[in-house]
Formats: sequence, structure tokens, C-alpha cells
Amino acid sequence: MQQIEMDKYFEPAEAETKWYRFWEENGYFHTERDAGKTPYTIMIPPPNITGKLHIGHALNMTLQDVTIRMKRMQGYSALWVPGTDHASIATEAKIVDMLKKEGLTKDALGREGFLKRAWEWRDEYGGTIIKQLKKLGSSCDWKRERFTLDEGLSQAVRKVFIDMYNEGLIYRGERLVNWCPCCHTSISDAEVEYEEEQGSLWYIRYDSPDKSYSVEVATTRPETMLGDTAVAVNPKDERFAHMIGKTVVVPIVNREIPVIADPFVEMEFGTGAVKITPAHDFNDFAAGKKFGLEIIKVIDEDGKMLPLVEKYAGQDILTARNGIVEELKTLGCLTKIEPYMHKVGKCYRCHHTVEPLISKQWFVKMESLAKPAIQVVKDKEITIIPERDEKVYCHWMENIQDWCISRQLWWGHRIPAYYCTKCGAVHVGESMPTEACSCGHNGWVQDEDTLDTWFSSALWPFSTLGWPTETEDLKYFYPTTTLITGRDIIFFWVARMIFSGLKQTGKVPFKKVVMHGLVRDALGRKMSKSLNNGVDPLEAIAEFGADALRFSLIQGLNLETDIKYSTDKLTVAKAFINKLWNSAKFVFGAIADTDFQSCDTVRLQPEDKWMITKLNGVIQAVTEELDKFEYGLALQKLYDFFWNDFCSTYIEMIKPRLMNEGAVGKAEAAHTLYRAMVTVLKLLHPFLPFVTEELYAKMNDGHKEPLIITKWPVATDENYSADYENIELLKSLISGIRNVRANMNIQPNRKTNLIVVTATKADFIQNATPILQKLAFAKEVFVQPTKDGIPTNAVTVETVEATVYIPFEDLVDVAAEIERLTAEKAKYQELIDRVDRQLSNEQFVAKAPKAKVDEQRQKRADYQKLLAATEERLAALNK
RNA sequence: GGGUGCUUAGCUCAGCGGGAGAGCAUUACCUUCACACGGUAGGGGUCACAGGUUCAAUCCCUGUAGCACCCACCA
Repeated sequence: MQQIEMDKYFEPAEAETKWYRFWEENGYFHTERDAGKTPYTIMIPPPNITGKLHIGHALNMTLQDVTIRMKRMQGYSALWVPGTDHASIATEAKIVDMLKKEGLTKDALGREGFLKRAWEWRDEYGGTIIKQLKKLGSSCDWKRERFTLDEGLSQAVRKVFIDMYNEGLIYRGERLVNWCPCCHTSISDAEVEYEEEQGSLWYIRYDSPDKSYSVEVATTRPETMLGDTAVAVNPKDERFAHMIGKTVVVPIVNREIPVIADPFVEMEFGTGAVKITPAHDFNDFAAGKKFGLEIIKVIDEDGKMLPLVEKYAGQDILTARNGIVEELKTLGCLTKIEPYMHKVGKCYRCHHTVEPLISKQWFVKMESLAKPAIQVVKDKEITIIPERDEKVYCHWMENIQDWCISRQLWWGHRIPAYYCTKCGAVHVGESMPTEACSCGHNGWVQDEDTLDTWFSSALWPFSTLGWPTETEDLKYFYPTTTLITGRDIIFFWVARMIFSGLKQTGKVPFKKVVMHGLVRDALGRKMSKSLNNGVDPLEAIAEFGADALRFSLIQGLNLETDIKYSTDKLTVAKAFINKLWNSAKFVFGAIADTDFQSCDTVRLQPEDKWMITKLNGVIQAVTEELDKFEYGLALQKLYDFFWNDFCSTYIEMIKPRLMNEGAVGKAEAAHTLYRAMVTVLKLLHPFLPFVTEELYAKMNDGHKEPLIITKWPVATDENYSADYENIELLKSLISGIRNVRANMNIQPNRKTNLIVVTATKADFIQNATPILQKLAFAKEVFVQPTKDGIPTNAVTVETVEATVYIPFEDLVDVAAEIERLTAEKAKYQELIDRVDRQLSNEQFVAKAPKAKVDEQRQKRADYQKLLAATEERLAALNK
């Protein structure tokens, strides 16, 4: 056997740079339409240009890359379109922060100046994130990289807005919206997160004008009372029946407001009466509309008090709240304060408390869009994986409210709406009207607002392929095949792509959606800056390599749950890669030394056939698991196969043949070894692209193509079940022998003769002598059909088809062997008893399937045989 | 308040109607010619709890508890 000159360990850094450049420069990531192939399209969830790669991106990218690399190898026209998202609100906030450090503000720069800075930001950080995606090994088609603010995508956005406006699906209205006073913009319902917070419940008494009766209300927000325009009670509530239709007076502002009755009021909660502030609460807004109440704004866009009462004007909410509570105390209207835990809406970007505010905004009418979007999922035109997320999706879609799409931000797609500066008439179109308004005035101004960032990403699957132009790419690659994304953006993004795709293209945007969980730390906590428990993927790559990071993210992965991640997983990954590296070194030596290509199947040995059988099994299993997006199981099956079957069993079994000149089937061993190694490299390539490509390049077998574009393995129909069973028997003999030797404390360097008694497997066992010598520490192996003439002083290993006798010579303790056999005997007896309990149960014999009953009978016979043999040995030793 | 899911070895996770599994960690032994980032053998689990269905339940059904996530206008 030749020794191959190879580094002791795989060096990731060098290989990663080398191979990534090689793949990219040779165009292996680039995909063109090919009528002879089936397209397989994945659109990247475009990362924001706000920051750097985090572990969640690493997981998401790895899963997409595993899938696209397999599909590429399977001969699909595999396209993975990359790109980035302008992320309006998040990016704008970052830029504002940056300006603040320079002593600048948005207003000081003006819209144009601000946008110039924003584009500079994009050029810098958009490039950074792309470089980092490449570090992971992502095989995206970079020639097709897109950005949500690209001209093409912007045109798609304008067209959608204009068309839907003309259809009446987009409208402008003055409504109560979620307002973030920090980001200074409206946000959609989906962008509000609710957090538990310790607050108080204040009880306030509202008297009637003549003080003949009064009503107490309970509120978590006393400051909004300045805008109260009614008190509501439940119509069934007799406590308040006498005052329904009458009035009470709001303290401080001394406004006389009606007492109204509506079933939405919970009689049991608080006092059973609720103050109505239509301008600052969704529930109250609805009630206000229903009862035609006046809407009085209390709080402005900055979260400051409006001048309803002079002394509170301009105060922030909490200051005003304290003042008002004090004043109510003085007036004697505050009857009780109790602590109260409640959920408060927070902005998902900046986590400031969201303020419901009356505002004129643009909305998408959802009802008609939601229905078909639910239908395609129910009809399985779109398969959501894991399946249970289907329910989550449908439930949300069925209860969807209109989508507020306008944002009071500058960074984004500006709304293509123009207003007459005289009469305010609205014109929606590609550009500013040149003609006069119907009022006769000719002066227009464009809407200042931009669109929700998700409005443009909703179009991503088709806008990236050239839509609204009916391009050839669009026809070929759309609908896309699979979307792989985190569960956290199911509503923000996945849902909106589905209804947008259906509406704009008449087709589903993708056929499958694969959703994965969040990456958490080892204790299951979210990774966050404040906890400082994050794992930096770039650091992990620097220390362990991109392959190791990818492996560590997939190992033990399931799509249902969040992923608990710890750096221990990187150590496991590194050990695996090391094992792969060294096994390859061994294989290269074997094939360099042998005319392995001249394999003759006639000379294949049982262990070769066993290996081929196992190989077919793993090819099928890995392919099936990956097609089900069971990445964790696919990798686990590969791991087990590679480590146990390939390395520990097969390589060890063929070493005697490879080491001996002229051994029977030497070329066949080398060939099977080669065949298995190539298959392992191919199956592992999607998971570990760099080390597998490096090893494949080092393999001196005359191949021309790099691994990335070789054919994915397919199982053959070779059937070697008899040989397979023989090797399984041999394995159990070997482990039995090792077991008793370890029990007897026999050192490995002490070889012993083996006498194998077998009526059925004599030839096979005799031929396996070199394997038994290597793996079972045998000196010589004698095979005989009966136990005639076997010496009494021997240790035994019993199997159903063969018994191994290991003569003692001098070192073995007879008493210990008797003890061991006694334990064996008890074990067999227990097994027999268990089977007997079943077989003596008439119900079991009568009702269980016949095959199962036969199986148990066979088991009993086998155990009985082993028990008898053990008893016989005991009797002999006891003499 | 509703919904969904989870609970299997110290940890991360498989499995699944008929003898409890893997990896890591741990114990003992071994530097044997690919690999000590290795090898061999071992220890460790009333498969959350309580009922039910069944000849048979870790696996199916119901309930309970704990945990997680999602949704929702009880002020």
C-alpha cells in the first residue's frame, strides 16, 4: 500500500478561497434556461442591508445551498437567485443614528441629501453582507443578484400599486393605525409585537352633570381621558341601565359625554364600564364609528400631548399621565389604583411602545386577495413544510385586516400618488401629471410617503425575473420551486408573496415552502446583544471552517422546533471532517497501489457485496430525506454510514486484502472502496462543499469534472442478500469475540486460535480467516461441522448459526468464565420466558398476525438453542 | 382567552403498536501500519403523569401538569 503525501488535517481557509473562486469563475453557479432540463428555482430571502451575517442567516443559507447543490447534481436547471432588501424602516433608523453621531438630522439634510447618504450606506453594507454569504459557500447565481430598490423592481412596485389602485384594491383613508413615535411612522398590524408589562389599572369616577349619579371606569391609560367622547356599558348590565342614554362629565376637561350600551363591554372586567377614546384605541375607534362619536386627538405623532389642556401640552405621555392622576386625586375623582399586568404593543424594530393614532394612510384591501391565497394552500398547490404551519398560515389569512402600506419614511419606494395643490384631488400614475386638475388648477405634488418594505419583497419571486415584462426567464423559472425561510417571517413575507403572486401573475409564486426555526443558544435563549450569547458565524468559519459550521447547523436539525446551538457542535463537525480527510487519504493509497479499474464482479468478496448493499441503502435514504427536506436525518444517516459501515467495518475488513500482494480480489476491494468513497464525497458535497471538492480533486482516478457538477448517485439493483447476511454474521462473531476478550481482560497483543463450529457457514468462515485474524485477534482459525474433539478449556461465543471456541491456554480464569456463562444463561432464560408468556396467551396466538406468531416461535427456538449450548458449556466446565 | 407543538440516557436529538436507539459527555483498556479530531468494550432510561382502546402501548385516544411558539380589541 502506498503512503499518500497529504496534510495531516484539512486546512479550510485556503481551500475555501480556492474552491469558491474556482466555482464562481467557471460559471457553475450560473444557470441559463435549458429546454432539455427541468428548472429548479430558489429565491433567496433577501437579507437586510443593515448589518452583518448572523447565525440565522447561516442556517437559512446552508439549507438552501444543500438543496440547490443536490438539485444541480441531479441534473436540474438549478437556479438560486440572490439579492438584498432595502429594509426601509430598519435601514433608515440606522442611517438616522449614524447622522446623529455626526450632529446631523434628516431634516437638516433634506430628502435628497438623505437619500444620497442612504445609497452610500447601501453600497457599503449591501456589499458586506454579500461577501459574508459567499464565505458560507453559497452557490448563488451572482450574475442575477437583485436589490429591492433596483430600477426593474421599482417599476414592478409602481405597476402593482397603480393597477391595484385602479381596481380599487388600494385605497387611502383616515383610520386608526399603529404609530411608532420613535421611528415616526405608521407600521402594519404584523409589525406590532405584544409584550407583558407591569402597569396599573386606574379607577376614575365620572359624575353626571347634576351629580345625581355617577359611573366609575377603569383604565390603563388615564392620560387618554382628555379625548373621551363616551362611556360604554353592557346593555345587559342592570347596574348601569338607568343611565344609558344619559350623560356624564369628563373631569378636568369637563366635557359632557353620553353613556352608551354595547355588548363588547365585559361586565366582569374592571367596573363594567369603559371609557371610550376613539382617537387612541382600536376598540374605541370601532365603537366611535358605530355610535357616531366625535374623535378627539390627545397625542401627536411625536408621542406628545396636544394642547387640549394648556398645562399638559407638549408633555410626553408618562409625564402627562402622572400630572393627570395627581389632578384627579385632587378633584376626588380617582377612586382606586391597582397593579395590573397587561400586554403592550411594541414596534418590532425599535421596541418602543406603539401608539394607536388617527392618520391618513394607504391600505391594501385584503378580503378578495386572501381567499385565493388560502385556497391554493388548502388545495396543496403550495405545500407548506412542516405541515402544521399550514394551519398557522390559514388561520392568519382567514382573519386578516387591511394592510397599511404607507410609511412616513424616505428610504423606500415613493408612493406614485400626486395631489392637486389646490383642491387635493388624487392622481395615481407613473409620473407627475402634466395636465391641469379637473378643478382647473395645474399644480401637483407627490405623496411624501414610501411603501412598506414588505410591499416590494412580496413581489420578489417574479420581479427578480423581469416581471412585469413577460421575459423568457420568467416563463422558464417561474413559478419557483421551493422557498426556504425562517418561520418568523411567515406573515410578513410568505403570506404576502402568495397573494401577490396569485394576483399579479395568476400563478403561485412557489410550489413548496420550507420553514425552519430560530437558532437559540445552548440554554434555549434567543441570541441577543444584551445577553451577549450570540455565535458569530464569521468567527466560527475562521476557527473551524465553513464546512464545519454548516455541518454543526444541520446536525440534529428538525424543522418543527427552534435549534439549540452550542459550539460543541462545531467540535463534532471538525472531528467528522478530519475522519473524512483521513479515510480519503487511505483510499487514495489503496487505489494508487492497485489496478482498481480492472474490477471483475466475479471476484467480488462477501464484504464487497455487503458494502455495495449498504451503499445502495444510504444513497436511497439520503436522497429521500433531502427530498423531504429532512436535512438533519439525511446527515445523520450519512454520518452513521460513513463512520460505522464504511470506516469501521468495510475498510477494516479489506485491509488484509489490500496489504497482501496477490490476495484474491485485491483489485475488487480497491474498486469497491473507490466506488464507496466517490459516493460518500458526492452525498456529502451539498453539506460539506469545500472539503469534498478538495478531496475529489486529490483523487487520482482520471476524472475531469469537479464534484459540484458530477452526477448525484443513484442506487443500483444489485442484489447480494446472502453475502450481506454472511457479513452480518461475521460482524456478530467479531463483536462477540471482542466482548468476551474484554471481559476476560485479554490484551489485544495476545492472539488466540479460534475453532468455529458451524454446519452451514463453513466455507464462508474459513475464507474470512484474514478478517478474523485482523479484527478478532485470531492466530489460526479452524472450522469444523460438529463439536467433536473440542477442548473443554475454552471460552465460547454463541450465535444461532455458529459457535466460536477460544481455547484458554493458561491466562483465562475458569471461575470467571463460569460466572459469565451463568449470566448468559440467565439472560437467555429471561428471553425465553418473555416469549413464552406471549405464546402461552391464547388471545395472542388467536388474534396476532400469523407472521408475528411464527416470528416469536422462531425466536423461541433460537434462544432455546443458545440456552442449551450455554448449559452444556457450564456442565463441561464444572466437571 | 383561543390555537399549535413539545416532554425518550447528564446534554442534543432519532425512533414508533410486538426485544428502548445514535452522537456528545462519562468509565476502563489500547499509541495496532488513514485518523488519539482515533480504536475496543462498558455504565446510564418505570420513553412527563393518570386513565382508556388493544392479544400487545414509549408509539393510538382522552385528560392532567410543565415548557415553547403563534393568534386575539377585556379597557
